[in-house]
Amino acid sequence: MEAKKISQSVLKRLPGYLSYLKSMPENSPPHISATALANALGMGEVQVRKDLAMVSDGGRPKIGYLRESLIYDIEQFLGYDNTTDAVLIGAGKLGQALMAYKGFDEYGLNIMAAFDRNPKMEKTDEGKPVYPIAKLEQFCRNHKVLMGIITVPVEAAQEVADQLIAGGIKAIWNFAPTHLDVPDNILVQNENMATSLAVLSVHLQAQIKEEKR
Amino acid sequence: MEAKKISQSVLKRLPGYLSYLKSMPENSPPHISATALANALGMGEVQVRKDLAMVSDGGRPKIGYLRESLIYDIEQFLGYDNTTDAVLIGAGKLGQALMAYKGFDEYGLNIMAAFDRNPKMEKTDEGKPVYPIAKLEQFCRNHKVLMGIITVPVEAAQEVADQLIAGGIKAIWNFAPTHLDVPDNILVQNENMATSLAVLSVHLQAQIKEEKR
DNA sequence: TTTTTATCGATATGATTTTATTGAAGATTG
DNA sequence: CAATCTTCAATAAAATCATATCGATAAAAA
Repeated sequence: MEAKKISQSVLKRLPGYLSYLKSMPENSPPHISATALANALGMGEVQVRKDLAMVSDGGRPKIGYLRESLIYDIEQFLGYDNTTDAVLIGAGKLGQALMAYKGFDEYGLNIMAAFDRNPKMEKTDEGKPVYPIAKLEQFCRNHKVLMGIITVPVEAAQEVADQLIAGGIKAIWNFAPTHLDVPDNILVQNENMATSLAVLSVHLQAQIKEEKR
Repeated sequence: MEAKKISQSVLKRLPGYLSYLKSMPENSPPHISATALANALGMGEVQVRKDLAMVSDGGRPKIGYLRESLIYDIEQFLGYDNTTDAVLIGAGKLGQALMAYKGFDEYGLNIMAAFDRNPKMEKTDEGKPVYPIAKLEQFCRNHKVLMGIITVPVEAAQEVADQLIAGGIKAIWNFAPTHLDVPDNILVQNENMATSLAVLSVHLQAQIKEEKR
Protein backbone atom coordinates (compact mmCIF):
# COMPACT_ATOMS: atom_id res chain seq x y z
CA MET A 1 0.00 0.00 0.00
CA GLU A 2 1.89 2.99 -1.14
CA ALA A 3 1.66 6.52 -2.27
CA LYS A 4 -1.79 6.69 -3.75
CA LYS A 5 -3.42 10.03 -3.93
CA ILE A 6 -5.85 10.23 -1.08
CA SER A 7 -8.66 12.68 -0.62
CA GLN A 8 -8.81 15.04 2.28
CA SER A 9 -12.08 13.56 3.47
CA VAL A 10 -10.75 10.03 3.62
CA LEU A 11 -7.68 11.26 5.39
CA LYS A 12 -9.72 12.93 8.06
CA ARG A 13 -11.69 9.80 8.75
CA LEU A 14 -8.69 7.56 9.22
CA PRO A 15 -7.80 8.75 12.71
CA GLY A 16 -11.30 7.84 13.80
CA TYR A 17 -10.87 4.27 12.69
CA LEU A 18 -7.46 4.10 14.22
CA SER A 19 -8.52 5.32 17.58
CA TYR A 20 -11.48 2.98 17.68
CA LEU A 21 -9.34 0.01 16.72
CA LYS A 22 -6.81 0.86 19.37
CA SER A 23 -9.47 1.25 22.00
CA MET A 24 -10.76 -2.26 21.52
CA PRO A 25 -10.14 -4.58 24.45
CA GLU A 26 -7.32 -7.04 24.21
CA ASN A 27 -9.60 -10.05 24.37
CA SER A 28 -11.81 -9.13 21.43
CA PRO A 29 -11.50 -11.31 18.34
CA PRO A 30 -8.39 -10.62 16.28
CA HIS A 31 -10.38 -9.85 13.14
CA ILE A 32 -12.82 -7.04 12.46
CA SER A 33 -14.94 -6.42 9.39
CA ALA A 34 -15.54 -3.09 7.73
CA THR A 35 -19.21 -3.70 8.46
CA ALA A 36 -18.62 -4.00 12.17
CA LEU A 37 -16.47 -0.89 12.21
CA ALA A 38 -19.11 1.03 10.33
CA ASN A 39 -21.82 0.07 12.77
CA ALA A 40 -19.71 0.93 15.77
CA LEU A 41 -18.94 4.39 14.44
CA GLY A 42 -22.32 5.04 12.94
CA MET A 43 -21.09 5.31 9.36
CA GLY A 44 -21.95 3.72 6.04
CA GLU A 45 -20.25 0.37 5.60
CA VAL A 46 -19.34 1.03 2.00
CA GLN A 47 -17.53 4.18 2.90
CA VAL A 48 -15.55 2.46 5.61
CA ARG A 49 -14.64 -0.33 3.27
CA LYS A 50 -13.47 2.06 0.62
CA ASP A 51 -11.45 4.04 3.09
CA LEU A 52 -9.73 0.97 4.43
CA ALA A 53 -9.01 -0.26 0.95
CA MET A 54 -6.99 2.91 0.40
CA VAL A 55 -4.48 2.10 3.09
CA SER A 56 -4.53 -1.65 3.50
CA ASP A 57 -5.12 -4.78 1.48
CA GLY A 58 -5.50 -7.26 4.26
CA GLY A 59 -9.26 -7.57 3.90
CA ARG A 60 -10.52 -11.13 3.60
CA PRO A 61 -14.10 -12.15 2.77
CA LYS A 62 -16.12 -13.49 5.65
CA ILE A 63 -13.30 -12.58 8.02
CA GLY A 64 -12.56 -8.90 7.67
CA TYR A 65 -9.28 -7.30 8.56
CA LEU A 66 -6.73 -8.47 11.06
CA ARG A 67 -6.96 -5.73 13.62
CA GLU A 68 -3.32 -5.61 14.44
CA SER A 69 -2.12 -5.21 10.89
CA LEU A 70 -4.88 -2.78 10.07
CA ILE A 71 -3.67 -0.56 12.88
CA TYR A 72 -0.16 -0.91 11.55
CA ASP A 73 -1.21 -0.01 8.03
CA ILE A 74 -3.09 3.09 9.09
CA GLU A 75 -0.29 4.30 11.31
CA GLN A 76 2.15 3.67 8.56
CA PHE A 77 0.06 5.61 6.16
CA LEU A 78 -0.40 8.53 8.50
CA GLY A 79 3.29 8.59 9.23
CA TYR A 80 2.82 8.00 12.92
CA ASP A 81 5.69 5.56 12.89
CA ASN A 82 8.43 8.12 12.66
CA THR A 83 8.21 11.19 14.83
CA THR A 84 8.21 14.77 13.68
CA ASP A 85 9.57 17.54 15.81
CA ALA A 86 7.56 20.65 16.42
CA VAL A 87 7.78 23.93 18.28
CA LEU A 88 4.94 25.75 19.95
CA ILE A 89 4.66 29.51 20.06
CA GLY A 90 2.51 31.18 22.68
CA ALA A 91 2.71 29.72 26.16
CA GLY A 92 -0.68 30.96 27.30
CA LYS A 93 -3.41 28.75 28.65
CA LEU A 94 -4.11 27.04 25.37
CA GLY A 95 -0.44 26.59 24.61
CA GLN A 96 0.15 25.02 27.98
CA ALA A 97 -2.83 22.75 27.56
CA LEU A 98 -1.31 21.46 24.34
CA MET A 99 2.11 21.05 25.89
CA ALA A 100 0.54 19.03 28.67
CA TYR A 101 -1.34 16.73 26.36
CA LYS A 102 0.23 13.32 26.59
CA GLY A 103 -1.48 11.87 23.56
CA PHE A 104 0.72 13.50 20.92
CA ASP A 105 3.42 10.88 21.30
CA GLU A 106 1.03 8.37 19.83
CA TYR A 107 0.74 10.46 16.72
CA GLY A 108 4.46 10.74 16.34
CA LEU A 109 4.48 14.38 17.33
CA ASN A 110 7.16 15.69 19.61
CA ILE A 111 6.88 19.25 20.83
CA MET A 112 10.48 20.14 21.53
CA ALA A 113 10.09 23.56 23.07
CA ALA A 114 7.76 26.46 23.63
CA PHE A 115 8.38 30.09 22.79
CA ASP A 116 6.77 33.18 24.18
CA ARG A 117 7.09 36.92 23.85
CA ASN A 118 8.05 37.17 27.48
CA PRO A 119 8.40 33.78 29.10
CA LYS A 120 7.06 33.59 32.62
CA MET A 121 8.97 30.42 33.35
CA GLU A 122 11.99 28.49 32.24
CA LYS A 123 10.28 25.21 31.81
CA THR A 124 6.70 24.05 31.38
CA ASP A 125 5.10 21.76 33.94
CA GLU A 126 6.26 18.90 31.77
CA GLY A 127 9.85 20.01 31.76
CA LYS A 128 9.98 21.36 28.23
CA PRO A 129 12.02 24.55 27.87
CA VAL A 130 10.39 27.91 27.24
CA TYR A 131 12.45 30.41 25.26
CA PRO A 132 11.97 34.02 24.28
CA ILE A 133 10.57 34.39 20.82
CA ALA A 134 13.75 36.02 19.55
CA LYS A 135 15.42 32.63 19.50
CA LEU A 136 12.70 31.00 17.45
CA GLU A 137 14.13 31.24 13.97
CA GLN A 138 17.58 30.09 14.98
CA PHE A 139 16.21 27.17 16.95
CA CYS A 140 14.13 25.92 14.05
CA ARG A 141 17.05 26.01 11.71
CA ASN A 142 19.44 24.34 14.12
CA HIS A 143 17.11 21.50 14.95
CA LYS A 144 15.56 21.18 11.51
CA VAL A 145 12.10 21.51 12.96
CA LEU A 146 9.35 20.94 10.42
CA MET A 147 6.20 21.96 12.22
CA GLY A 148 5.14 25.06 14.11
CA ILE A 149 2.14 25.29 16.39
CA ILE A 150 0.77 28.78 16.76
CA THR A 151 -1.18 29.60 19.90
CA VAL A 152 -0.55 33.32 20.11
CA PRO A 153 -3.20 36.04 19.92
CA VAL A 154 -4.46 37.04 16.49
CA GLU A 155 -2.37 40.20 16.29
CA ALA A 156 0.88 38.30 16.57
CA ALA A 157 0.02 35.29 14.45
CA GLN A 158 1.17 36.47 11.04
CA GLU A 159 4.48 37.70 12.38
CA VAL A 160 5.13 34.40 14.10
CA ALA A 161 4.23 32.53 10.94
CA ASP A 162 6.73 34.56 8.97
CA GLN A 163 9.46 33.77 11.46
CA LEU A 164 8.64 30.08 11.37
CA ILE A 165 8.87 30.04 7.62
CA ALA A 166 12.14 31.91 7.75
CA GLY A 167 13.33 29.18 10.09
CA GLY A 168 12.57 26.56 7.46
CA ILE A 169 9.32 25.15 8.72
CA LYS A 170 7.07 23.27 6.29
CA ALA A 171 3.74 23.00 8.11
CA ILE A 172 1.86 25.20 10.51
CA TRP A 173 -0.84 24.21 12.92
CA ASN A 174 -2.69 27.43 13.51
CA PHE A 175 -4.89 27.92 16.55
CA ALA A 176 -5.18 31.66 16.11
CA PRO A 177 -8.54 32.51 14.59
CA THR A 178 -7.16 34.34 11.61
CA HIS A 179 -6.03 33.78 8.08
CA LEU A 180 -2.30 33.35 7.58
CA ASP A 181 -0.61 34.43 4.39
CA VAL A 182 2.04 31.90 3.44
CA PRO A 183 3.84 30.61 0.34
CA ASP A 184 2.23 27.77 -1.57
CA ASN A 185 4.56 25.06 -0.38
CA ILE A 186 3.73 25.62 3.27
CA LEU A 187 0.71 23.83 4.64
CA VAL A 188 -1.46 25.68 7.12
CA GLN A 189 -3.96 23.65 9.07
CA ASN A 190 -6.37 25.93 10.83
CA GLU A 191 -7.85 24.72 14.06
CA ASN A 192 -10.51 27.33 14.12
CA MET A 193 -13.05 26.84 16.81
CA ALA A 194 -15.23 29.49 15.26
CA THR A 195 -16.07 27.16 12.41
CA SER A 196 -17.23 24.41 14.71
CA LEU A 197 -19.14 26.91 16.69
CA ALA A 198 -20.89 28.11 13.57
CA VAL A 199 -22.08 24.62 12.79
CA LEU A 200 -23.39 24.17 16.30
CA SER A 201 -24.98 27.56 16.44
CA VAL A 202 -26.89 27.17 13.20
CA HIS A 203 -28.07 23.77 14.27
CA LEU A 204 -29.35 25.13 17.55
CA GLN A 205 -31.11 28.02 15.84
CA ALA A 206 -32.92 25.55 13.63
CA GLN A 207 -33.75 23.38 16.61
CA ILE A 208 -35.25 26.28 18.50
CA LYS A 209 -37.30 27.38 15.53
CA GLU A 210 -38.52 23.83 15.19
CA GLU A 211 -39.74 23.71 18.75
CA LYS A 212 -41.66 26.93 18.51
CA ARG A 213 -43.87 25.46 15.82
CA MET B 1 -32.31 36.32 3.41
CA GLU B 2 -33.91 33.50 5.24
CA ALA B 3 -33.85 29.84 5.91
CA LYS B 4 -32.29 28.46 2.78
CA LYS B 5 -30.62 25.14 2.99
CA ILE B 6 -26.94 25.77 3.30
CA SER B 7 -24.12 23.32 2.86
CA GLN B 8 -21.76 22.40 5.62
CA SER B 9 -18.81 23.64 3.62
CA VAL B 10 -20.27 27.07 3.03
CA LEU B 11 -21.21 27.28 6.67
CA LYS B 12 -17.68 26.59 7.72
CA ARG B 13 -16.29 29.33 5.55
CA LEU B 14 -18.59 32.02 6.84
CA PRO B 15 -16.77 32.60 10.13
CA GLY B 16 -13.64 33.28 8.14
CA TYR B 17 -15.27 36.06 6.18
CA LEU B 18 -16.85 37.43 9.30
CA SER B 19 -13.66 37.60 11.25
CA TYR B 20 -11.80 39.24 8.41
CA LEU B 21 -14.52 41.83 7.93
CA LYS B 22 -14.52 42.62 11.60
CA SER B 23 -10.78 42.93 11.70
CA MET B 24 -10.73 45.65 9.06
CA PRO B 25 -9.68 49.05 10.33
CA GLU B 26 -12.36 51.62 10.99
CA ASN B 27 -11.07 53.99 8.35
CA SER B 28 -11.17 51.56 5.42
CA PRO B 29 -13.80 52.25 2.76
CA PRO B 30 -17.32 51.27 3.73
CA HIS B 31 -17.75 48.90 0.80
CA ILE B 32 -15.90 45.72 -0.01
CA SER B 33 -16.19 43.49 -3.05
CA ALA B 34 -16.28 39.74 -3.07
CA THR B 35 -13.18 39.92 -5.23
CA ALA B 36 -11.27 41.89 -2.65
CA LEU B 37 -12.31 39.50 0.10
CA ALA B 38 -11.26 36.54 -1.98
CA ASN B 39 -7.82 37.98 -2.60
CA ALA B 40 -7.28 38.85 1.02
CA LEU B 41 -8.13 35.34 2.14
CA GLY B 42 -6.48 33.55 -0.74
CA MET B 43 -9.67 31.99 -2.07
CA GLY B 44 -11.46 31.85 -5.40
CA GLU B 45 -13.54 34.92 -5.98
CA VAL B 46 -16.46 32.98 -7.40
CA GLN B 47 -16.71 30.84 -4.33
CA VAL B 48 -16.69 33.84 -2.06
CA ARG B 49 -19.36 35.52 -4.14
CA LYS B 50 -21.57 32.46 -4.04
CA ASP B 51 -21.13 32.07 -0.33
CA LEU B 52 -22.02 35.67 0.34
CA ALA B 53 -25.03 35.42 -1.92
CA MET B 54 -26.36 32.69 0.38
CA VAL B 55 -26.59 34.97 3.37
CA SER B 56 -26.93 38.47 2.02
CA ASP B 57 -28.36 40.33 -0.95
CA GLY B 58 -26.64 43.63 -0.50
CA GLY B 59 -24.17 43.11 -3.31
CA ARG B 60 -24.06 45.90 -5.88
CA PRO B 61 -22.07 45.83 -9.12
CA LYS B 62 -19.00 47.97 -9.16
CA ILE B 63 -19.46 48.69 -5.47
CA GLY B 64 -19.51 45.41 -3.63
CA TYR B 65 -21.08 44.86 -0.27
CA LEU B 66 -21.57 47.40 2.45
CA ARG B 67 -19.26 46.03 5.08
CA GLU B 68 -21.42 46.87 8.02
CA SER B 69 -24.54 45.21 6.73
CA LEU B 70 -22.62 42.22 5.46
CA ILE B 71 -21.31 41.65 8.95
CA TYR B 72 -24.84 42.00 10.25
CA ASP B 73 -26.18 39.50 7.72
CA ILE B 74 -23.58 36.87 8.48
CA GLU B 75 -24.00 37.21 12.22
CA GLN B 76 -27.72 37.03 11.80
CA PHE B 77 -27.40 33.91 9.75
CA LEU B 78 -25.03 32.23 12.16
CA GLY B 79 -27.26 33.13 15.05
CA TYR B 80 -24.62 35.12 16.82
CA ASP B 81 -27.17 37.78 17.65
CA ASN B 82 -28.86 35.86 20.42
CA THR B 83 -26.75 34.04 22.93
CA THR B 84 -26.89 30.37 23.74
CA ASP B 85 -26.01 29.06 27.14
CA ALA B 86 -23.59 26.21 27.54
CA VAL B 87 -21.96 24.13 30.21
CA LEU B 88 -18.47 22.73 30.17
CA ILE B 89 -17.53 19.40 31.65
CA GLY B 90 -13.94 18.64 32.57
CA ALA B 91 -12.07 21.48 34.24
CA GLY B 92 -8.62 20.28 33.26
CA LYS B 93 -6.11 22.34 31.38
CA LEU B 94 -8.04 22.35 28.15
CA GLY B 95 -11.30 23.06 29.89
CA GLN B 96 -9.78 25.99 31.70
CA ALA B 97 -8.29 27.31 28.52
CA LEU B 98 -11.73 27.35 26.96
CA MET B 99 -13.29 28.97 30.00
CA ALA B 100 -10.65 31.66 29.84
CA TYR B 101 -11.19 32.39 26.18
CA LYS B 102 -12.79 35.80 25.92
CA GLY B 103 -13.80 35.52 22.31
CA PHE B 104 -16.84 33.30 22.79
CA ASP B 105 -19.04 36.26 23.69
CA GLU B 106 -18.69 37.47 20.16
CA TYR B 107 -20.16 34.23 18.91
CA GLY B 108 -23.10 34.44 21.24
CA LEU B 109 -21.82 31.63 23.39
CA ASN B 110 -22.05 31.91 27.14
CA ILE B 111 -20.43 29.22 29.23
CA MET B 112 -22.45 29.35 32.41
CA ALA B 113 -20.56 26.91 34.56
CA ALA B 114 -17.98 24.16 34.60
CA PHE B 115 -18.36 20.68 36.03
CA ASP B 116 -15.73 18.26 37.16
CA ARG B 117 -15.52 14.86 38.75
CA ASN B 118 -13.80 16.34 41.77
CA PRO B 119 -13.57 20.10 41.55
CA LYS B 120 -10.30 21.55 42.78
CA MET B 121 -11.78 25.00 43.14
CA GLU B 122 -15.07 26.74 43.60
CA LYS B 123 -14.66 29.20 40.80
CA THR B 124 -12.50 29.41 37.71
CA ASP B 125 -10.04 32.24 37.28
CA GLU B 126 -12.81 34.06 35.46
CA GLY B 127 -15.26 33.70 38.30
CA LYS B 128 -17.45 31.03 36.75
CA PRO B 129 -18.66 28.40 39.24
CA VAL B 130 -17.28 24.86 39.20
CA TYR B 131 -19.67 22.15 40.37
CA PRO B 132 -19.32 18.44 40.99
CA ILE B 133 -20.52 16.41 38.08
CA ALA B 134 -23.39 14.96 40.07
CA LYS B 135 -25.24 18.24 39.70
CA LEU B 136 -24.89 18.34 35.93
CA GLU B 137 -28.18 16.90 34.81
CA GLN B 138 -30.25 18.92 37.23
CA PHE B 139 -28.44 22.13 36.31
CA CYS B 140 -29.04 21.67 32.60
CA ARG B 141 -32.72 21.06 33.12
CA ASN B 142 -33.17 23.99 35.46
CA HIS B 143 -31.40 26.46 33.24
CA LYS B 144 -32.60 25.02 29.95
CA VAL B 145 -29.04 24.73 28.72
CA LEU B 146 -28.81 23.69 25.10
CA MET B 147 -25.13 23.01 24.59
CA GLY B 148 -22.58 20.91 26.38
CA ILE B 149 -18.84 21.14 25.92
CA ILE B 150 -16.97 17.96 26.73
CA THR B 151 -13.33 18.24 27.74
CA VAL B 152 -13.01 15.13 29.87
CA PRO B 153 -10.72 12.16 29.15
CA VAL B 154 -11.88 9.62 26.61
CA GLU B 155 -12.99 7.08 29.20
CA ALA B 156 -15.53 9.44 30.71
CA ALA B 157 -16.81 11.07 27.55
CA GLN B 158 -19.70 8.77 26.69
CA GLU B 159 -21.02 8.82 30.22
CA VAL B 160 -20.95 12.59 30.32
CA ALA B 161 -22.68 12.75 26.96
CA ASP B 162 -25.47 10.54 28.26
CA GLN B 163 -25.96 12.77 31.25
CA LEU B 164 -26.05 15.87 29.10
CA ILE B 165 -28.70 14.36 26.88
CA ALA B 166 -30.68 13.31 29.92
CA GLY B 167 -30.49 16.92 30.99
CA GLY B 168 -32.13 18.00 27.76
CA ILE B 169 -29.15 19.24 25.81
CA LYS B 170 -29.44 19.48 22.02
CA ALA B 171 -25.85 19.93 20.86
CA ILE B 172 -22.50 18.67 22.04
CA TRP B 173 -19.11 20.11 21.34
CA ASN B 174 -16.82 17.19 21.86
CA PHE B 175 -13.11 17.67 22.51
CA ALA B 176 -12.54 14.10 23.63
CA PRO B 177 -10.93 12.13 20.82
CA THR B 178 -13.58 9.46 20.67
CA HIS B 179 -16.82 8.65 18.95
CA LEU B 180 -19.97 9.47 20.91
CA ASP B 181 -23.11 7.45 20.50
CA VAL B 182 -26.11 9.74 20.58
CA PRO B 183 -29.68 9.87 19.28
CA ASP B 184 -30.29 11.33 15.84
CA ASN B 185 -31.68 14.64 16.98
CA ILE B 186 -28.56 15.53 18.94
CA LEU B 187 -25.74 17.20 17.03
CA VAL B 188 -22.22 16.24 17.93
CA GLN B 189 -19.45 18.46 16.66
CA ASN B 190 -16.13 16.76 17.13
CA GLU B 191 -13.13 18.95 17.67
CA ASN B 192 -10.67 16.21 17.06
CA MET B 193 -7.12 17.34 16.89
CA ALA B 194 -6.09 13.95 15.62
CA THR B 195 -7.73 14.67 12.28
CA SER B 196 -5.83 17.91 11.82
CA LEU B 197 -2.70 16.19 12.87
CA ALA B 198 -3.26 13.50 10.30
CA VAL B 199 -3.50 16.08 7.54
CA LEU B 200 -0.31 17.73 8.69
CA SER B 201 1.54 14.51 9.17
CA VAL B 202 0.73 13.15 5.74
CA HIS B 203 1.73 16.43 4.17
CA LEU B 204 5.06 16.38 5.94
CA GLN B 205 5.71 12.79 4.95
CA ALA B 206 5.16 13.74 1.34
CA GLN B 207 7.36 16.78 1.72
CA ILE B 208 10.21 14.76 3.14
CA LYS B 209 9.93 12.16 0.43
CA GLU B 210 9.99 14.95 -2.11
CA GLU B 211 13.21 16.35 -0.78
CA LYS B 212 15.00 13.06 -0.80
CA ARG B 213 14.56 12.79 -4.53
C1' DT C 1 -18.43 -32.24 -1.44
C1' DT C 2 -21.75 -28.95 -2.31
C1' DT C 3 -24.33 -25.11 -0.70
C1' DT C 4 -24.91 -21.15 1.91
C1' DT C 5 -23.48 -16.87 3.83
C1' DA C 6 -20.63 -12.98 5.09
C1' DT C 7 -17.55 -9.94 3.30
C1' DC C 8 -14.48 -7.74 0.12
C1' DG C 9 -13.38 -5.01 -3.99
C1' DA C 10 -14.65 -3.02 -8.37
C1' DT C 11 -17.70 -0.54 -11.10
C1' DA C 12 -21.54 2.42 -11.82
C1' DT C 13 -24.75 5.82 -10.37
C1' DG C 14 -26.13 9.89 -8.11
C1' DA C 15 -25.44 13.96 -5.27
C1' DT C 16 -22.85 17.69 -3.84
C1' DT C 17 -19.38 21.07 -4.35
C1' DT C 18 -16.16 23.70 -6.82
C1' DT C 19 -14.68 26.14 -10.78
C1' DA C 20 -15.39 28.40 -15.19
C1' DT C 21 -18.17 31.17 -18.38
C1' DT C 22 -21.18 34.53 -19.74
C1' DG C 23 -24.29 38.45 -19.51
C1' DA C 24 -26.16 42.38 -17.10
C1' DA C 25 -25.91 46.35 -14.00
C1' DG C 26 -24.05 50.45 -12.65
C1' DA C 27 -20.43 53.59 -11.45
C1' DT C 28 -16.49 56.27 -13.44
C1' DT C 29 -14.03 58.84 -16.98
C1' DG C 30 -13.23 61.55 -20.87
C1' DC D 1 -23.60 61.30 -22.81
C1' DA D 2 -21.21 57.49 -24.60
C1' DA D 3 -17.55 54.27 -23.71
C1' DT D 4 -15.21 51.55 -20.49
C1' DC D 5 -14.28 49.04 -16.60
C1' DT D 6 -15.74 46.58 -12.26
C1' DT D 7 -18.35 43.69 -10.14
C1' DC D 8 -22.31 40.86 -9.29
C1' DA D 9 -25.37 36.91 -10.47
C1' DA D 10 -26.96 33.17 -13.05
C1' DT D 11 -25.89 29.25 -15.65
C1' DA D 12 -23.07 25.54 -17.27
C1' DA D 13 -19.29 22.42 -16.86
C1' DA D 14 -16.11 19.78 -14.21
C1' DA D 15 -14.49 17.58 -10.27
C1' DT D 16 -15.07 15.46 -6.08
C1' DC D 17 -17.33 12.67 -2.92
C1' DA D 18 -20.86 9.42 -1.16
C1' DT D 19 -23.86 5.61 -2.03
C1' DA D 20 -25.66 1.63 -4.33
C1' DT D 21 -25.07 -2.59 -6.88
C1' DC D 22 -22.96 -6.83 -8.18
C1' DG D 23 -19.83 -10.46 -8.90
C1' DA D 24 -15.99 -12.92 -6.61
C1' DT D 25 -14.01 -15.23 -2.77
C1' DA D 26 -13.43 -17.86 1.10
C1' DA D 27 -15.06 -19.63 5.39
C1' DA D 28 -18.67 -22.31 7.51
C1' DA D 29 -22.49 -25.40 7.37
C1' DA D 30 -25.00 -29.08 5.36
